[in-house]
Amino acid sequence: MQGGNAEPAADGQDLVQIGEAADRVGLSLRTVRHYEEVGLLTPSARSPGGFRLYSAADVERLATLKGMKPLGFSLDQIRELMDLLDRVDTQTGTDTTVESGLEAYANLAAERVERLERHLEAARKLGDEITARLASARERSLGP
Amino acid sequence: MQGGNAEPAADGQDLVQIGEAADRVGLSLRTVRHYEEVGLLTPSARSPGGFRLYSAADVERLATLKGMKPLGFSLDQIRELMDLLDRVDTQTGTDTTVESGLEAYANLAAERVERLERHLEAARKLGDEITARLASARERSLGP
DNA sequence: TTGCTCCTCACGTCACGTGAGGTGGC
DNA sequence: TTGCTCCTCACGTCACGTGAGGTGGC
Repeated sequence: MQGGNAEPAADGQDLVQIGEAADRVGLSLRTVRHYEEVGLLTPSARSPGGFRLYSAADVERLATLKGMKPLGFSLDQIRELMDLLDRVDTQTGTDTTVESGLEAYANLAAERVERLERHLEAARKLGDEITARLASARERSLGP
Repeated sequence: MQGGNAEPAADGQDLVQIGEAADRVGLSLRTVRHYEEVGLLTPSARSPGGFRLYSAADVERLATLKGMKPLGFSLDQIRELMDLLDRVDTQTGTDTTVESGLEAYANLAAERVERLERHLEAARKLGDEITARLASARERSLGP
């Protein structure tokens, strides 16, 4: 059987191999490894044989990373944004650098949302036009 | 003066250089040249010195190409789609190959529209979350 | 002659995809 | 031993970006 992917460790942490992790969030193995290459997410552990082992928190972070892709940020930007979010949550007092950084990203996100809205409208029109041109060709071939 | 970019030719065609063409549709020079490299649009003419010259129809086609980008098709797909659209309009009688091809692209476009809708929603949520996390950090630093 | 636009290579970049060749561990 | 999952290179791909070095044409 191969259902034993999850490794209930002595400390109660459930660790999964890369395949399980990638499956759960819907990313390719290559993408998950690439995220590690560029410093977005290093798995919490490795097996004695060198297999990457992901904790539940790791998997959750992967899902967050995947969720950020629609914004169209570069991986560098995503790394910086995740970093700012981590820091703003554990912040004691006021960190102006973090806060103004986050504000900048909030504005960027708003711009991306507007761009997505325009793209969506453009895509709808194009879909409609394809259908329309197809329909009018069919009408023509049927005669008036 | 440099306003003499447009070249009113003897046959009444207005031809513009690549800079004008790119400016009007909002593409980079490199992109316009790249579209030529991959066979999406070859300019109608060249000046004696080798400068690319675009007709009004060329510029219009460039605009159409740009408008297709939000759909997320590959340039190969865009080329095929443009080809099918050209053929369906000049079609005499019924061309099943063209029509079923266009139907396939209409379906693909519909899928892309749905994906864009999901992306838009995800992007909105993320924008909101950034703002929320920032706001709650600011509240915390002000005290209860 | 100056200044701007354009030309053709050709290498770089970003986010991965895709094998090649090999090993882990049930 | 078989079978599946995983490993590390490392080159390929797509849609351009970005110089380098040179020329056109007002």
